[in-house]
Amino acid sequence: MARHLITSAIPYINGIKHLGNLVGSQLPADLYARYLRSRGHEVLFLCATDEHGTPAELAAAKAGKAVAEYCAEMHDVQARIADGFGLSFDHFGRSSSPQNHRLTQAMAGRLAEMGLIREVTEDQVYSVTDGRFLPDRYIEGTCPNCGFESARGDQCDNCTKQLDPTDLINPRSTISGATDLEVRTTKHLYLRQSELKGALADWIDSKKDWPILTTSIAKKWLNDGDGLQDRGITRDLDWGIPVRKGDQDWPGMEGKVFYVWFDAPIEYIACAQEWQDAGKGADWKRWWRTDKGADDVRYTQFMGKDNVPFHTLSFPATIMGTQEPWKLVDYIKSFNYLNYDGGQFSTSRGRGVFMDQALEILPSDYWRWWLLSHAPETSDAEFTWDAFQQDVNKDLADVLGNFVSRITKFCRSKFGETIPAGGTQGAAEEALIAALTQRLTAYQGHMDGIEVRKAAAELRAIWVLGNEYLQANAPWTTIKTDPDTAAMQVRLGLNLIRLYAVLSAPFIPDASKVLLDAMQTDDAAWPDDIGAALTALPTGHAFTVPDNLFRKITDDERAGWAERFAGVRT
RNA sequence: GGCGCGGUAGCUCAGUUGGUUAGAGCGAUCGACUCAUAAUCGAUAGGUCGGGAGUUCAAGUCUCCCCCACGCCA
Repeated sequence: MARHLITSAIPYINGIKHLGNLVGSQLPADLYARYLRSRGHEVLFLCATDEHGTPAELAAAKAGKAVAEYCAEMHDVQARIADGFGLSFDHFGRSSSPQNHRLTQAMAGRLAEMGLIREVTEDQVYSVTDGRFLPDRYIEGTCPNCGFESARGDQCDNCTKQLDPTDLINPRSTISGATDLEVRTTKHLYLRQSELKGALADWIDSKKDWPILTTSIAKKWLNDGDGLQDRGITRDLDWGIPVRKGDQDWPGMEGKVFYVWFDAPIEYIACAQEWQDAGKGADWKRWWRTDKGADDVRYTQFMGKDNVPFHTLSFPATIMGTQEPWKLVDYIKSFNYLNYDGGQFSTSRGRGVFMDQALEILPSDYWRWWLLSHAPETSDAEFTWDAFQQDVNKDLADVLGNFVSRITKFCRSKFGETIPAGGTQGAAEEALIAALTQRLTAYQGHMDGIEVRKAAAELRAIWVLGNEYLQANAPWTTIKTDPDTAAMQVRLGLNLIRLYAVLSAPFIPDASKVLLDAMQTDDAAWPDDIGAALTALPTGHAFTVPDNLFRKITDDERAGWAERFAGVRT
């Protein structure tokens, strides 16, 4: 038994995430966490909401709420939806938690002690009306080069010329439209990542088994141009973690907060404190401090490819820079994007399916199965309603659901709702057990290696073995001449249902529970020995015939959903 | 424009350090079965592995050039 710390990239607070976000981090992380728990390992699976920064402030303003209130509400919304998808976080924290405030300030203070923070004075555009400094993308004006009227502060989208906000003619705030902008001098803290470039490069180079997507992105940022750049870790905002040096004031930094990308990954650690403080566990340092027992912890992070630079460089730089014994990540599993029907998911255009909508139209297992079995591991993947309908109907309803249906109903009609007695296993059963054993080994190998699609394919093949067995041995024929053998075949089939419930639980936990309930057992132990596992339900054990495990998606439904989620064309 | 991940059967994808007739699932066609959610099981068809050149006894797998799609950056 090993100890596994697992974190999913923390979703931003300003709205409900779409299926692409889900399959890019939270869902595969949950799959892995559930699998490892089933195998008997000790798991701490953490996720949180990422709550700071300008977008949160703007979203709150748009909703007419105070930021703190807005974030609290949205956190609850996201937590509820995550629960709906069966995401089995040990704790779903908040980057705005007091624990994260203290830890972020402590880390910044420590980095300053280590000489890794420098102060930089710079000019930034300030909006008097908005009462805030404006990041480049919140400034628009007329391009001095081509006359395009909606050029952004950093670049003209029309002629692609690179701009400074001060170049713009008639600059205005995109937040309020205000034109009373002025340039003000402000001071910020920079993390001297460039000092840590060598250590980071060595560390990345030592990770030979990481996905190529992960290391190639890290190396690009490490080596491109002038190499890894120092990064500003503070902002002139109200909402965020106040800049302090540990528990001391930071002279000259009054009224400023840490940049969201500095405090967000630190929440991975703070979240463990929240977990303990919420009474869900004890001794959080045992998971995070190598001097307090975390040496034998294997830490795996899950994220979309857009998050890779922060997890391979910025956050490790923070941790290494402290020279304190914090746990560094052991394995980063990164994902490409899921596209929606030939394009991108789009929040602003309402294009694609969002997590709350998905749960409105179908149970979570449908989504879990399809998304995981098509996880964008090697390249971007594509969601289409045709494929979704076809795959889900075939895999879940026809292959697995119908297997359960045919064997339970056959047993009920011939033997009643108890495991029938009689008969002995022979060559066919021996062959089935051998095939199952081989596939189980492959399945475990793929799950251990977090090869999500391959694991799904192997699990499906395990389901198919059940149908093959029934088809080849035809208890409905056997019973006419040899009722004892038919009883043995049915007994085996019913035990297969329990086995499938156990093996499938990481992918489709709800269906798995329905199956265990129907078999009237709570024996969900992962099988060491397939032959033994197929005798777990003994002769005479009562069961019930469950309702159809998965109903099929109809053509009308598919067509309706395709239209409903197509979004506004522009 | 620079960089990155890709471009393998109609569709979604596997293809280890280059090595026998390039694989799987779905879809299609045919057949078997009739316990079951018009389900299942089997068989068959289908690919000059984006294009070209090269290295090699041997290349989907290495090298170079080009094309296409997507993404990131400036």
